[in-house]
Amino acid sequence: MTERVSRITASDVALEAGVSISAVSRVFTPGASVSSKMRDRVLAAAEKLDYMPNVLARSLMTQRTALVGIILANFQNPMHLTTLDLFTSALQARGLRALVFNVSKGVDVVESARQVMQYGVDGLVVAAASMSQALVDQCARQGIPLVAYARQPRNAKVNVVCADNEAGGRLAARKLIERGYRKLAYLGGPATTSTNAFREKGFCDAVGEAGVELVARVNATEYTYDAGRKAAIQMLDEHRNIDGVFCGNDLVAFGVMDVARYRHGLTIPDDLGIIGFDDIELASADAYQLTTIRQPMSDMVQQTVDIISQAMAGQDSGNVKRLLFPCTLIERGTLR
Amino acid sequence: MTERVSRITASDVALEAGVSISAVSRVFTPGASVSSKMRDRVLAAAEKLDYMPNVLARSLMTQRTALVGIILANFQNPMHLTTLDLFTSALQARGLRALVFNVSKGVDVVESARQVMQYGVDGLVVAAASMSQALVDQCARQGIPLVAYARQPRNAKVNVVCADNEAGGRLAARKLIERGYRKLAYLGGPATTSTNAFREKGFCDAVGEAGVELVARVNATEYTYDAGRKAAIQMLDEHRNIDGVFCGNDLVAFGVMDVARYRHGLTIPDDLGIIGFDDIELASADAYQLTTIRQPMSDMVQQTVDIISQAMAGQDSGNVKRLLFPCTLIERGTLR
DNA sequence: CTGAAAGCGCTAACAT
DNA sequence: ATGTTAGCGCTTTCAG
Repeated sequence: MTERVSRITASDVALEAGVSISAVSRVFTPGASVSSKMRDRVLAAAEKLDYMPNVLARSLMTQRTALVGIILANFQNPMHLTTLDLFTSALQARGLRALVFNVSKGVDVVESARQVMQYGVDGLVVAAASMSQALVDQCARQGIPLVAYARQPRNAKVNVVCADNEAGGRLAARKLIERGYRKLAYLGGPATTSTNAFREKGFCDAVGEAGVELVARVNATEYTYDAGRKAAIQMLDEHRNIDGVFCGNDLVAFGVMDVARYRHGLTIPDDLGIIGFDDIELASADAYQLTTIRQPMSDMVQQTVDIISQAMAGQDSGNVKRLLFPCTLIERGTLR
Repeated sequence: MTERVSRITASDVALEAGVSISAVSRVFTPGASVSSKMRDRVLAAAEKLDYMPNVLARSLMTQRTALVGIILANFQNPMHLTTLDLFTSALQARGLRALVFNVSKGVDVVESARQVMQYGVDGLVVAAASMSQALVDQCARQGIPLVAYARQPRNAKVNVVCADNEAGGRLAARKLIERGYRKLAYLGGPATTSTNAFREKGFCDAVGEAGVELVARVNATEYTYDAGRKAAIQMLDEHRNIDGVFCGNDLVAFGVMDVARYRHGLTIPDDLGIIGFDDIELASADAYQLTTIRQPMSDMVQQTVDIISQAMAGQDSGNVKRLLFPCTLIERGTLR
C-alpha cells in the first residue's frame, strides 16, 4: 500500500517550470549564469515539488563527492568522541560530509580503505590507526589527499597531523624531576601504537639524560581505565619504591591513581606523583584533579581539514606535510 | 608533475580482459551468472589494474547507496562514543556505511537531514536529537526508513528504539526507598531532552506513590560532569537534608558525588545515596563505584539496524515500531 | 542567457 | 552464458 514515490528529479522541475533540464542544473550550480527571471521560475518549481539535486549523480560528472572518509580505530578512548565531534563540525563547515569507518575490532584498515574509496571520497583521514604502503600508494595514484591523524607513521610520503608526543614525554619527565620525584615509571598505552612509542621515547630519554632512575616501563593493553588499573596493580606490586609515573593517557592515569590510593593507601601527590595525557573532561574532577598534558585537538583537526580541502582545490603544493603540534602541561593536583 | 591518473573503470577492465563491460559488471555483482572461465579472466584483469567498482555510479541504477545517515546531537556525552562504535560496527557488518552528521552546536536537524538525503541514504537514524514532522513526512514519501534512537518523540508515525526511561526512573526511586532513603532529589539532564522528561516522570511518580518526600527537582544544563557539579552545588547548598539523589546520567552523578564529598564532607552511601544512568566505564572506577542504571545499548543498536535493513529489503511491515528496552540496575557502592 | 546533445560509470533488460 | 542497448540524474560543451 505504501506509495513508493521515487525522488523528484531535475527533469520534473524542468517540466513544471517549462524550461530545459540544463536550466535547472545551472540554477543549482554555484558558478551559474542564469537570469534572475529564470532563477525565480526554477526555484519556485523546485520549492513546489520539494526538489533537491542528487549529489551522487552530480558527482559522476564533477568527480567530486564532498565525502571525506574517516577511518578510526579505538572507539574506547573517550577523547576520540571529541575527535569525531571536531571533524564532523569542521567538515560540515566546509560543506563536506564524514563517512566514518570503524576499524576497532580486528577490521582490516586496508580493506576498509578500499571500501571507503569505492565511494569516491575526496579525502581520507586515518585517525589513530596504522596504514599500509598500499593504501598510501593508491591514494597518491588517484590524487586523493590522505592524512594520518594523531599518528606518526614511519612512511615519509604521507601527510601527518599529530601532537608532538615525544616532546610531551620529555615535558612530563622534566616536570616530574623538577618536583623532586626520583623513582620514575612509565605506564604507557598499547605497545603497538605510535603515540605510545613517541611518548615513551621522549620520557625515557629525558629521564636518562637527567640521570634519574627509571624503575619501571610498562604498557597497558589498551588506553582504558581497566587496562590502566590492571597494569598498575602489577607494576606497583612489583616496584614499591616508585614515586612518580607518567601515564599513556588520562584514563590509564585514573587507573593508576585508584590502585595507588585504594590498594596501596598511597597519598597523591606526596607519595606518588602522576601525569596523564589528553586532558579529558574528568581530569578536572575533584576525585582526580589530574595534572596532565593537553594536545591542541581543535587546531589539529582544523589543520587536517585544511590540508584536505586545499588539496581538493588543487592548491596542493605537492609535497607532504608533517605537522607536529606542541603539547602543554595542565597543572592540577597530582604533582607536589 | 603529479600524474593525475583518473580511476580505473569497468571498461578499462573489459578492454584488458577482452570481454564486454557487462561481463565485468556481472563478475562484481553478487547474484551473477558468469562462467568460471570468464570470472577468472575478469578478476585477473581487475587485479592487474587494481579496479574497484564505483559504488556511486552503481547506486544511480540500483537506487541503493548502502549509506545510512546518522544524525547525532550531543557529542559531549561519552556514552555516545559507544553509540557510534556500535552503529558503525553493526552497519559495517551488514555491508552498510555510516554517514555521520553532527547537530551539536546549533546546527539545524532538518537542514542536516535534507543534506544527508541528497546522498540518497537508504536509511536514517536520528540519535538523541529532535526531529520535525517535515522530516518524517519526507522520509515516508521517499520510502526511507527512519528511526528515532534513544529518543521518544511525541510523533506517533516514526520508528522508535529507546530505553524505557520512565521505568528506569521508577526503578531508581524504588531502590532508593527500599534502602531507607527518605529525602529524595532528582538531578536530571537538560530539561529539553525527552530522556530527562521520562526519567523524571518515572522517578517522581514512584516517589509520590510511595508517599516519600521529594525534596528537590533540578536540571543540569548538560549531561556533563561540570554541569552536574554546578547543579549539585546549588541543590545541596539549598537543601541540606537530601539523603538520596537520582542523577540524569553517570557524569552528572560524578559531579554530585564530588560536591557531596569534597564540599560538604558527606559520606557515600551513608549520608547520601546516589544512582546514576548509563553505566559508563568509569562508573566502576574505585573513586566512584557508582550504582547505576544500564540500558541495553547493543540490543538497541542492533534492533535499529535491523529495522532499517528489513525496510531496505522491502520486508517492511509498513507499520512503525516503538521499541522500549528495559533497563537494569547495576549495584556498586553508592547505595547502603 | 538558454536549450540540445553527449556522456560520467555503471546495471538491467533484451537478445543471442 | 555473454554481448548489445538503454538509461539512472546530473553537468557540460556546443550552438544559437
